[in-house]
Amino acid sequence: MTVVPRTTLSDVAAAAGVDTSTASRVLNGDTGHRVSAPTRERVMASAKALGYLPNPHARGLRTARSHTLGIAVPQLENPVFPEIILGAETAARERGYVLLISHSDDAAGDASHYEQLARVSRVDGLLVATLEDEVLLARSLARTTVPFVVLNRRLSAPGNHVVFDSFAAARMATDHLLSLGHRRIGHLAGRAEGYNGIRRLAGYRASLEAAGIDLDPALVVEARYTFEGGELAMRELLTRGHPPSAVVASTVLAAAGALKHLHACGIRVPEEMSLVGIHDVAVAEMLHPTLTTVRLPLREMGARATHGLIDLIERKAEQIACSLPPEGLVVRQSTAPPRVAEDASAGQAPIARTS
Amino acid sequence: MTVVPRTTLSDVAAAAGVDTSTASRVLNGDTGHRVSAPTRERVMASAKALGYLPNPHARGLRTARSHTLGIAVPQLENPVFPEIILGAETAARERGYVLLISHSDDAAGDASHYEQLARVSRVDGLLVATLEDEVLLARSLARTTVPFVVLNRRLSAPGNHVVFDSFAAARMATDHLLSLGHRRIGHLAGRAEGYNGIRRLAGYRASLEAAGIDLDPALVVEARYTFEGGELAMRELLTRGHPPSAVVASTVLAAAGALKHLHACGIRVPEEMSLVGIHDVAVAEMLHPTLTTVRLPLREMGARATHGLIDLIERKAEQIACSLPPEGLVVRQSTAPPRVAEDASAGQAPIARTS
DNA sequence: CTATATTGCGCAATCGATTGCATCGCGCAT
DNA sequence: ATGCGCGATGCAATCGATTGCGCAATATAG
Repeated sequence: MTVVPRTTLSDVAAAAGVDTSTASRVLNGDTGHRVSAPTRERVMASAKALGYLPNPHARGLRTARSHTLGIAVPQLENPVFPEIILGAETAARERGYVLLISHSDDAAGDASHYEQLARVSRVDGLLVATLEDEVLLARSLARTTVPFVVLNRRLSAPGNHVVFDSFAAARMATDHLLSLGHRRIGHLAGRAEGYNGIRRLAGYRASLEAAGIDLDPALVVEARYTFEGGELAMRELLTRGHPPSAVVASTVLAAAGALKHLHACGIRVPEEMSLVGIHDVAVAEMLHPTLTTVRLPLREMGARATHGLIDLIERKAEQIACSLPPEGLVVRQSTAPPRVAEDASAGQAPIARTS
Repeated sequence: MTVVPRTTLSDVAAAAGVDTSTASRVLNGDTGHRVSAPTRERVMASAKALGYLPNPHARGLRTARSHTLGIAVPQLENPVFPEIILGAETAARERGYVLLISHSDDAAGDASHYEQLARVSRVDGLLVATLEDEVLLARSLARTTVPFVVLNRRLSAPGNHVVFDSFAAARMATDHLLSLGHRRIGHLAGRAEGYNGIRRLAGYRASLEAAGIDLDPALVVEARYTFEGGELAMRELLTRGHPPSAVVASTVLAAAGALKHLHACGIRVPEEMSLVGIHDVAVAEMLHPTLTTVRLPLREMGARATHGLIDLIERKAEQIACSLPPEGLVVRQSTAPPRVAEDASAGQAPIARTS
């Protein structure tokens, strides 16, 4: 807590017997400005000897760069976000950046957040994992003065994003159930207007179509991406009569909620109903039965977005847009063939994993 | 993305027809320097009109303050940490600070982390929720030049910390089981040398003693605070023969792991074994059966530590040390009277909550 | 042997805000 | 009138690093 007199660039320069400008150029590997080898080494040596670390404020003032990234997340309590943050933090560190976290409780309308981060805290770029509402999101980002990358969402206007291939994920989940012999498969869908909601529904539908099954609208229920959302949606699904023998939940949290409701109703999983979730987070292992999931590369999403953002900042890239395919199916206990085989068809082998 | 020419203090000063020094003093509410009311208002008005926001780098350079706090967490994937971060982020924002997150994968030895945060990124203070090893922790923090508050851990050397009353928490959990009539109660303990491990064990022991029960060492198993740790510990406990009718797990994650093992062994909860966890996080609701827990004020811990740290930074406080009592017991489905009442004694009423 | 590149390095301005000290004008006491 | 006190404001240094430009010394060319 004692105030240690920090060693500054001029200390280093003095120790090396050069001007601060020379020292600065050496330390920054400034090309275009020639420095003789011996001088360079003297500077390097005294920098190391003195434990020199540049003052980020001074540097930031001069260069208008903070080497700080902001990440805006909704619901930190949803386990997918910590995973994404993990990936982002690691990538940022690799590139010499740090991560400023900003949590927005209210999912929407929190436009000031970005401004706050960008203007008040002077982040060099923004990772945006929040704001379901596309219009609000776009409007809010339009006011932003720094580069940004949107996670798991795509703007209709050209913009930078990293998304999962939600279509493929839902298709993979549904294919798995089909291959087990299920014919009547429900879907706890996301928001009908949401980016992922739309794709997942489409993937589910495509899978059924490929199997020659007509989609029964009664089997699709919209659910929020939360535990409670899954609970409610499953309840709704069951009240509709003629329930499915298997369900694709659009998210692990929703699957957990659905599972809870099934337990409450005394419906056995997987004997009476199979359940697949999308996103493979630790919770899947904790549920009973353990949950079969489609594994999506969460950390990689964080990392890719971060690298992309930094490329944008450092003008090494013009545009970031990528879609990450699911890593595979993790088969656990929550899926099994239907009790009364409705139409047992041969199945493809999923990527198995012991639970 | 267009470079918006930021309005600076001199813009404001010019607009108000005063010197930057005067503008600065007005905007900072500088006492001791008298400014006439009309001038003050002109400055305020033009600051607002121009949307002035101070440049944090310039300010930081001059004042050696960044209004940035660093938080170092291990395992972001443990749901208690997001909760703590949530509390911290909210509190920081309230006080005009932002939160820089730093994740240290390796639980120990990551001493450079703090230095990194403190020196490279120039945080004004550190929230430390990591490093189990007290010696390493102390050594690492000794090198730090900024104030810090340790979360959920106390240093033997005088230092700043915010902890949970782990003794009371474990006692509350054990008392609950006793009140249900259990007499043979196991404990999945934390690390025997760890701060919380010691207190929780003591609380468990005290509860038993108060009930006149001799502690059977065979019923105490050391577990890591993870899902796998709980699984292994429960396995170990069951191999020892004459198993307990109820178990106090030192953490929700360990409880979840224990529960999984019980399922795997076909032991029914709560009929054959009751289970209580410490920390009430969302996962408790997702398990089957839902988990009875002792609720600890996680967000409050984050908030208290943050407010304390800022007080330290702003010299509004000299020392921060507080212990947060558990908020209460959340009774869910995982606890019930033992099947064969071993010694049914009247129980106190716990804080009930419907699940 | 002189004119011209070229290399190696330092001078000084600059980024934007903060702050100690000087200054200026005015009222009031002597 | 002259001087003093004080309220109100401006001047200028400063924080630490970056960077355009200029200047000397050396190497190369003619």
